[in-house]
Amino acid sequence: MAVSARRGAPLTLDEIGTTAVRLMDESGVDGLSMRKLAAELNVNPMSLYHHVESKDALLALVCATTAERMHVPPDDGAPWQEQLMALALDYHRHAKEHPAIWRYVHTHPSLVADRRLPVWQTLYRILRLAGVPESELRRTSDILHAFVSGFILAETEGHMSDDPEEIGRTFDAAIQLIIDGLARSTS
Amino acid sequence: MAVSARRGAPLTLDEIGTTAVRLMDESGVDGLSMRKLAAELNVNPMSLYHHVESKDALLALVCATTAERMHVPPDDGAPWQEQLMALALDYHRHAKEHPAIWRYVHTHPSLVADRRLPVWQTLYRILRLAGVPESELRRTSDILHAFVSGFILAETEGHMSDDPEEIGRTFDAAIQLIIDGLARSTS
DNA sequence: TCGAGTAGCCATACACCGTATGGCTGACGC
DNA sequence: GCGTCAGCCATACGGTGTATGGCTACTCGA
Repeated sequence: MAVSARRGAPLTLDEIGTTAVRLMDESGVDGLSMRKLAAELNVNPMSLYHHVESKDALLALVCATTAERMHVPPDDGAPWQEQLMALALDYHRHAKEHPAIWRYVHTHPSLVADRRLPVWQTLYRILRLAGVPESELRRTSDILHAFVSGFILAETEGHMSDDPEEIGRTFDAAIQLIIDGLARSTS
Repeated sequence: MAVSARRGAPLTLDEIGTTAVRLMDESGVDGLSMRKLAAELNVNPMSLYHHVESKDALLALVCATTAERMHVPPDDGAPWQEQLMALALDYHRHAKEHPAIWRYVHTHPSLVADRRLPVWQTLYRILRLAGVPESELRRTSDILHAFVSGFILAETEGHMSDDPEEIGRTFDAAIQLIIDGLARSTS
């Protein structure tokens, strides 16, 4: 099996993914290159290609696992407005913890297109609760996600206020606006 | 003045900007490199740096001029809901004409932060018409822009439907949702 | 026990990128 | 006539993703 000369153990996909996430968290998209990642793992750059097809595939892996691990609020029986707000806040928090990764996700939304992801499942549940008909679920969820995407992008890019509290208020106002719009169009 | 050996006339910023826009329109962000741009202009790559400080500056120039040239609907006295929809549609159309550029804009929103741009001026006017108080103009406009950003990003990334008409309907639905939300929160 | 196959790793090389550095040329003001 | 300087360019550096091909050490069938 020819384990790396510079390491005891063989590489694993998991280790690659975890390190890639760390690099992106630490120093942004530019902080993640095949060469830097390899250096971090004490391995030759080309060794990575035995576990990952390309850099795009690596990034897809990173995004998918990050999306999968996101915490989503459980169904606590609260009104849909509150649950939607809670989900949005969880999403927002998670995005702020991994800004570079979510920045990439938001510019490549098809990477989280998988409707079986917890986020989508939860969103669907809440939208059903809000009275959105089955045929409109896909569209409505796309709209909501597009919105939150845009917001977080603008925020991580520094286009919003400098004051985190102010940003929080704006986010609340935004979600509230969406909720109001939803309430009107489903009533 | 040492005009280029391979060209008759000296370079102009305008020519650089125009060609850069064309390259991005034709072949995306990757289609625009300092070297390709120079080749297109029959010039040495380093010559560009006498007109533009860096590639980032070049992209900022491209985005700014594109944003400035966007068509915005005139004040026709219609209700604010109609005017807002018209503005959104203009924005959407413009974005579809220059997908790569707007993709870049939406991932670097501070590039169009200048509130004197026609888009912002028009948006402010419409929001005032809708009864948004002066102190909320900045926040509300940020929210709207964030939303449209996210939508267009998702669309150009292929995350939405394949059918352009369906996308159009979704966009309408989205703006309508925003309008409903606005109407409720300002009444 | 031996040979083939193969998973894992790596060295080298290629084409591309942005741009720092420094030098050439020719127009201009004095 | 001469200095200054805008405009242009050749070269080079360090970075990128990845194609190619070869090495090693393990597993497995005979």
